[in-house]
This record gives sequence, C-alpha cells and structure tokens, in this order.
Amino acid sequence: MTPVICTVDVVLLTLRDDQLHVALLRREREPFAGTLALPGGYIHTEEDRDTQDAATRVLLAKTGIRSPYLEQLQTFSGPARDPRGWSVSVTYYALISEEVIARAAHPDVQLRTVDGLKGLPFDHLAIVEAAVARLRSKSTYSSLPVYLLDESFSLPRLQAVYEAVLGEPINKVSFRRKMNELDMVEPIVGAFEEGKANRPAQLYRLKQEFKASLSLIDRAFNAG
Amino acid sequence: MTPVICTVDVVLLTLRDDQLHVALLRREREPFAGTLALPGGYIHTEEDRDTQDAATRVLLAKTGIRSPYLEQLQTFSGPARDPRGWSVSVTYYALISEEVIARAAHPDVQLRTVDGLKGLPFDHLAIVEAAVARLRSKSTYSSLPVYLLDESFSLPRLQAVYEAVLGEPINKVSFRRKMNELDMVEPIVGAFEEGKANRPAQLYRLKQEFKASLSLIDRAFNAG
DNA sequence: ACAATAGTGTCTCTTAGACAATATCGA
DNA sequence: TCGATATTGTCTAAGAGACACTATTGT
Repeated sequence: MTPVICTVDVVLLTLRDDQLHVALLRREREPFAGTLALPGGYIHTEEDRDTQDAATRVLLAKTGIRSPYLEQLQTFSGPARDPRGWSVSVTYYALISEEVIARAAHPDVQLRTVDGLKGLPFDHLAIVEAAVARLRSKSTYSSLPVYLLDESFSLPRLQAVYEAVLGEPINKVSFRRKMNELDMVEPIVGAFEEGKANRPAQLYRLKQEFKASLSLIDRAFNAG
Repeated sequence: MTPVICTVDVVLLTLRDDQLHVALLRREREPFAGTLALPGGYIHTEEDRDTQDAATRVLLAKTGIRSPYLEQLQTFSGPARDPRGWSVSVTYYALISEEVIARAAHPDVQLRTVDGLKGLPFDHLAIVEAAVARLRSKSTYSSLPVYLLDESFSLPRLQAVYEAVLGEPINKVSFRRKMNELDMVEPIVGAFEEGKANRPAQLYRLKQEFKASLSLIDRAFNAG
C-alpha cells in the first residue's frame, strides 16, 4: 500500500478595508514553486503533539503569527490534489486583526481578497472557500468576528465587522441589544475612540472569560 | 521522519427506544483485539478517491450498511492515540434508521447507548462524543434527524426524534408550524399510522429535493 | 360512550426592526 | 452653531409558546 502524504494547511484570515483577506506565501519548493499558496507543511512526528500543534508551528514558522483563534476546518484528501501522490491535508483556519499582521507578520506574507481569488495551487482555493463559508456561518451565531479586531474596539466597529463578514447590514438597535444580552464584551472605562468630528465611541474589549472560548448566540443575527 | 498512520473511523448512529445508540464491532486484530470499537480501517490508496470514499467503503464492508447521510466529523491525531505510532484518523458520522439496521446490518454489529459508554479503545470515546455533539448541534437548526427515521413517518414521531436527540421537549404547535414553513416533508396521501386506539397519524416522507441535502432552519428549535 | 392521541385555532408574550430623539465630539 | 456619528427610547410587527378545542380511532 502506497503511503499517504500527511500535511497541514492554514487559512489565515483578516479584514482590510472591510474585506476579508487571506494570507498567502510564495512556495519555495516544487511542486508549484513560485506560486502563491497557503502556509502549510508536513506533520513532524517527532515534535508535533497533534495536527493542531503542527498547524500552530507551521503558521508561526511561515508567517510569524501566533493566532489566538485556530480551529480545525476540514480534511481534504485524494490521489490528485497533490502531484506527489495520495495525500491528506488537515486544514485549519485562523483569524487575526490587521494590526497584528502589520506588527508581526513576515514581510513576505501577502494578503489577497478572498473574493475572486485564482491561480492557487493544489485545492487551496476550495480550502479558502471552505474557511470563508465556515467563518460566515459561525459568525451568524457566535462571537467569532471579534478575533478580526484588535484588543479594544468600539461597538460600531464591531458591527461593521459583522456586516463585512456576513455581507449584509444589521439593525443597529438589535445589534447593540444582542451584544448587551450576550454580555461578552465590556466597556473599557474612560477609553473612547477619539479624533473624529463626532461623538466619540466607547471602547470595549472581549471579556476575559470569552478569550479562550466563543460566546454562542441562541438566535442568529438578522439583516436589517 | 516517521510515516503517519492514516485511517478512517465511522460513528454510525441510530435511535432505539428513543435513545441514541452507536454501532460497534469487536476488533479482530491487534491492537485491542476482542474489544468493541468503531468500524474503521486504513485508507486504500489504490481504490479510494478520497477519505469520504474510504469511510463509505469501510462502513459497508464492516457493517453492511450504506448510509444515506455520511458527513465528515473531525480529524483526530497524535502519537499516543494508536500504539502503533503517530496516527491520523479522519472520522465521519452516519445516521440510519433502526429498521435499516435490522434489515441490513451484519449480525456482529452491536448497538450501545451513547450515554455511559466506556471501555472503548484508542480515542473512540472522544470520537463518539464529538459525533453526538455535532448531531445535537445540527439538529437544532436543520432537518438532520429525519435520517434517523425510515422512509415514512408521522409528525408526532418526527417530533419525538427531535426531542430524543435534543434532550428537551418541543412545543407541538411550534414544531408543526415550523415543519410547515420548512416545507421539507410532504404527506403521503392516504397513508396513515394505524393500529392504535386513537386517531391515526398522517404519514409523511422527506421531499425528494431534500434527500441529498439538509434543510436549514433559520431559527432554532426551542424548548417548550 | 370513553380513552387516547392527532391536528388546529387563537391569545399572549417575547423579540426584532423601524424611526426618531438625544448626546457629544471637531471644525 | 453645524455636521457627523454614538447612544438610547419607544412603537410596531413577526414569531413562539400556552391553552384549549375539535377529530378520529379502537375498545
């Protein structure tokens, strides 16, 4: 029986100009050397405790980013997706703020909009699409999008992030009411978003108890 | 680099006496020979087109069941879960009616309640728990539970299945109203559930267009 | 007729969205 | 003061649950 090639790939997503972007890197080796592709690599059985560990290691090594949110996405497999042979790729997706990308990402990391992506090697396009679909789906009923923002943020900004991810407007009153009920963010007393010619927005942060886990919403966000 | 062991495992779930059961088989080979375990096996790179294909093949070969619903669950991995070495198991879960089990399952298939399971080898307990959690979660907002029933069923029966899976009562009026809106089942004209000392229930079937895909509910089922 | 469960009508309560009033900043 | 955006109050509409009534079977 031919051995199976085992790799991990990571879809690192961020928001720039209210558009979802994915982090890509130029491949140094064959196959597809020189092509922009997802950060990925082989599982290292001597050092990785599991594939999540491998994904964390690969992401840090290739992009310089240590993501607070890294979730297993799906496993892609088959004889044709990799020219080297029958392969399995356990894929993960991560969310990060644009600010962290700017501060910590290796200079060769390239951001590309997730819409209209093309020319990706392997089945990386399908992987990115699955990651975006998962993010969209989870965003309708969880606090997931806060990971696309920096430590502190205003509610209008958070709402804009939800709207950008979901691709539709959200009723302002409902949004704030829901955020209130969810009790997942707390105001940073005395901190405001200043500098603009209008009433400054209160800055919030994710509550400590939600930093590790997601907050789940029983009723989805609706358009409005 | 040591090679990674690549397998698939399948959690086949069914409902018996309104309790979720999982199909287990006694292992014929080491490791854990003689122990009840999930049906699983190696990926066959010569014949499997992908891991979904492998899961379908393994399930049919080991249990005799060809499930209409088979979804990728999660990939489990690590150096310790299998004594043979660093391994990756791509897991799937399937739903089937008790009637199909009775008709088609190999005689050595054993059903066990998913609650209070113990003594499973590898990390099979964690895999079963993940499958049950996924089923519960998806059942709150989709037509998934219909796969636990036979071809035709009454609405009260379908409601009982939802209640068994979700573990809480559902308001009868709301349930029927929602089923009506969803438009995913249709009455079988002239077919009733007979034999009991009460008004016979209309029999329904899943509409053709939902046999391949799930019907998604925008608002979750609520207790009541 | 009675017991038992199927199926429906309807009232009330909760929740979401529309609309608009008020608050607070820089220019 | 004006323009702009934050924040809040409140009315209205839609959806969910409670309750009870009608329907239909076997005994």
